[in-house]
Amino acid sequence: MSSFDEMDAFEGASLSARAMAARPSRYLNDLNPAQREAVETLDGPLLILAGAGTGKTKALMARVAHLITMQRARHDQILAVTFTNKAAREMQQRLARTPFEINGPVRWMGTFHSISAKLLRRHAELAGLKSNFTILDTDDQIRLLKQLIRAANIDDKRWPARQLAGIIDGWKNRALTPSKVPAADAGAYNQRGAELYAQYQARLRELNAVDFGDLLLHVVTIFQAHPDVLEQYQRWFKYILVDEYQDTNVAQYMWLRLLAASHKNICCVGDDDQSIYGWRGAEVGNILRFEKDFPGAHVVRLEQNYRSTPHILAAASGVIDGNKGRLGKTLWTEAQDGEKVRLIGHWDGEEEARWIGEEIEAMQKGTRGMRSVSLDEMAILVRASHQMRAFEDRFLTIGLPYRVIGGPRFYERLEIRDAMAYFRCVVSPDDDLAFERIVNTPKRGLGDKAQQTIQATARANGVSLIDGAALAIEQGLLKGKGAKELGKLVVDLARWGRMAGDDDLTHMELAEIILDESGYTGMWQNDKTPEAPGRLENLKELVKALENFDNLQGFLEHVSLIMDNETDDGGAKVSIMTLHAAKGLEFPAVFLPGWEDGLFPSQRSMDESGVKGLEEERRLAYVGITRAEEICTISFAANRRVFGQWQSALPSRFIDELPEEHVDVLTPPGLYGGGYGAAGMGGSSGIEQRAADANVYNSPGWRRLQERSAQRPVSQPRETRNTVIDLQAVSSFETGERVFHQKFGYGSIIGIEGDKLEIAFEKAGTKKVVASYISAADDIPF
DNA sequence: GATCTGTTCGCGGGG
DNA sequence: CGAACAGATC
Repeated sequence: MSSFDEMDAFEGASLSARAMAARPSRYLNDLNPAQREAVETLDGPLLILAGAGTGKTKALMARVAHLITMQRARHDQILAVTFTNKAAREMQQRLARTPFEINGPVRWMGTFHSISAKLLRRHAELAGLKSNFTILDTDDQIRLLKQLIRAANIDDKRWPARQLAGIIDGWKNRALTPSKVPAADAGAYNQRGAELYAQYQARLRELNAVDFGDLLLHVVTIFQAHPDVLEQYQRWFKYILVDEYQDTNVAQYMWLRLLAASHKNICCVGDDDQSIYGWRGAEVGNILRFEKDFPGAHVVRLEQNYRSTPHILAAASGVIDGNKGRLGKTLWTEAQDGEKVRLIGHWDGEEEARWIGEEIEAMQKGTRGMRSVSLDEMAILVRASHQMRAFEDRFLTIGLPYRVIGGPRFYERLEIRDAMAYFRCVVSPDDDLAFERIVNTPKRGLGDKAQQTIQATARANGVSLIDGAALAIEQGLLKGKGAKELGKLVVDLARWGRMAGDDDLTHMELAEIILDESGYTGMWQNDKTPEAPGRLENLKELVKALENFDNLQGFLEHVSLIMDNETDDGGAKVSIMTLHAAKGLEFPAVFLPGWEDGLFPSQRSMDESGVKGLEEERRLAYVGITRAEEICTISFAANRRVFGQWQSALPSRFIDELPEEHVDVLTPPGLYGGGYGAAGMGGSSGIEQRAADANVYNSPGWRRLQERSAQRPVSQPRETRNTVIDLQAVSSFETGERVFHQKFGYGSIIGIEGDKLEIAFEKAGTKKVVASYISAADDIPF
């Protein structure tokens, strides 16, 4: 195995003198006793139960340093697995900052998926694949399933492809290949789930492609079927570290057990209270079972919290106490005082966003009676990504800089996906899905009929679509302009493929050649729509992004596994993200909006998984609160737009679980029944009692609210208020005026219709936008 | 074969 | 309300 030669080359290398000279004390000194125990217990199975904010990553990094210093393993013999890319990146950065010379990169540090991809490329043939296989994303997966579903004569309206994808993912998470699907699951997807799963796997193999689940599944299957391969890795990875162990699913668990089976030098860090990925197959049981699976396992508890104030910690504990069957940890802190968790109710989601926007500005200015807080130190954590929109809209209006983490991603844009489909066709010619995507983009005069002919020819000859297309032309099945254009495309793809091996050509140049010669760039240049310039801009960015990679293939792999866009102009911004994405992060000030029953806890979660689902939602609440260092603000709205329709909701049941003595209710009692925050809120929520507490009137929040009320009377009906605002917005603009829009840039007004302005933007073309998004050009809100 | 228009359905989270 | 899709129309 040539891949192993590379590894073996390291076998003889000795540790550098510098690494040997490093003294452990440098990184052990500032650890507390529990952390130190976690670091110094090097051999055998170790479970670190690390509560939120207890210095888990710090301990893990010290452990890596210690393993290397004590010469138990070299930097590249340590396998460090995380769950998310963010966690992996964080570790890499922390390790780089560790005051310790590690003598080389910890190469095997990454997510389960990225490490699996690396392993699978080395042994692809054992899974019936070629090493240049494509990693399909969810979109591709659904499209492929849809094709199979239609071929099987199933009505994909009644039995959506998404549903089947979910079922198959579930099986893969449990490490079940098609032949191992249990009889109990036979009824899945109208009795035909297992059958379609088998077809899907066969089709993936034909396409030389894998989906995310396959990355894990294939590796586990290979390890099971080829003990010799497994043994090589067991010997190579002398020590295994696993972060967020509570989130591992069955497949990942098997993956780890196989690798750790011989030496059992496995160290898992986790917190059962932060298990929030049950929906994708994570088994809290894995962490609860650790001591059984690895007899003689050492367990260390990290319980001293260095992150949050006592009030925040107490509030989080109060909520999580509602869960049964916890391993149980008692977080404590030496920190004193601090502000209570703040709670406020709003009339609707827009009001909530407006209030949070104002709060953020106040905190930034330091008018909150404390130091001024930078935008970088604030975050808004939502349950579902669609909640982000209200904040984006509001922040665009008031010109508050924000960044969305894990939101609509660069690599999911149409033009980027198209461009990457071209690259995929060049790198792996069997990738039919990519070919389908680009065969008639730009338009080559190949409609449904022509594409069906290509499909049929390919299938009849058992070849890929590209080869099928070539055959169809040869056999004269296609005629005219379409045939000519298609012939050119096929020849070009092959030619670009050869150029990929050309050393005189960088892959950036190749990418540009592909996009230009295919006519893809030209297509957007000729496009008159206002989006076109932006898309060309994005394509340029794409090519620029290639610089960081050795070749197109490496880039494609990165994209399919990472998919996030880290371009940032460096200015301070408020972060907006989901609660799931926030795990592992911390912020001085955290806002937790949308605490309404049905939204959070999510109705769907409770319907699907009952008490288990509710407990997972509760852990999510716990994760949310414990992200906060100094100020945690929870809010809820009585009314919210769902699918364009107004719906009212009760405050979240989790709000009742917040211990009263650690909460500061900002909603003034006088407003109850006044139509401001009362509608739809149950009297049993406990809010009223708390609000009636006399000290509420003296709280900073209450005073602030009074001040605000003076500026804008809260008793005024909402409709009136809105009308006033809209009129102000409209009346302040005139035709011909030069204005600015956060997204579209500068432009001038060419028409006014009610609250909508028609504006000719200098860069983005003519658009109709709502007046509230616009500011006068000389009044840019920054 | 491309483009336009109307209809439907959905928004839980990530690799 | 918006995206995705299907069918109708050019």
